[in-house]
Amino acid sequence: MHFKELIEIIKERREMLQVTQETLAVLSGVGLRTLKQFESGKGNPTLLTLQKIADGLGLEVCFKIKNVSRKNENGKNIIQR
Amino acid sequence: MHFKELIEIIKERREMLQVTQETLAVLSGVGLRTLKQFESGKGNPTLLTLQKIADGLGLEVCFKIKNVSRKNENGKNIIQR
DNA sequence: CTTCGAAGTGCATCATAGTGCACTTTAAAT
DNA sequence: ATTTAAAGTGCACTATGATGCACTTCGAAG
Repeated sequence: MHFKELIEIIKERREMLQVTQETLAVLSGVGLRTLKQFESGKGNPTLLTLQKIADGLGLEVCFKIKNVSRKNENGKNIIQR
Repeated sequence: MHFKELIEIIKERREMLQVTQETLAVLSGVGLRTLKQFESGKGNPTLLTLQKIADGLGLEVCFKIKNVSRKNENGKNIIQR
């Protein structure tokens, strides 16, 4: 999951919950400036900050096994694990 | 997922793949010192760093919807979403 | 066009993440 | 006990994340 996708998820989630950045900032204990920077794609938050933000939205940071896929002769993915 | 759990996953994954910190450091493009600090629970890596490390292990950072569960009278979880 | 709330940005400060280097500690093998 | 590889740590420096404040931009409602 790339940086932008992660940001998108946070933004969408926040908007889905109809929460403003300001509210989320308070709610998650992260500075408003920090949140703004992150959502506008300018930041590189620390794990702690990311966790606080996620937490405030009922999300949690986790790892997923990467999909190491290649295409076969038919252009279809060969799922590997 | 808490800090320690995330660290555990990284460590386990690395050991499962029989890779040393040194190798992973090179492989992921993160400084050895940084990796050491993280794995020994002393760091607070930036998202970028975390992604590099995860990447080197075939993992990716993602979000999961938190399980906001309570116990019912029988001690069983009430799954909510 | 004006108003107003929410989001984005420039600036400055403080704290700390990232890093290399050298040294220590740990644990396993001989 | 010695050796050796891998992991952990103290120190120092640079880069940058976190934050507040004030100002700008954007978009929707009037």
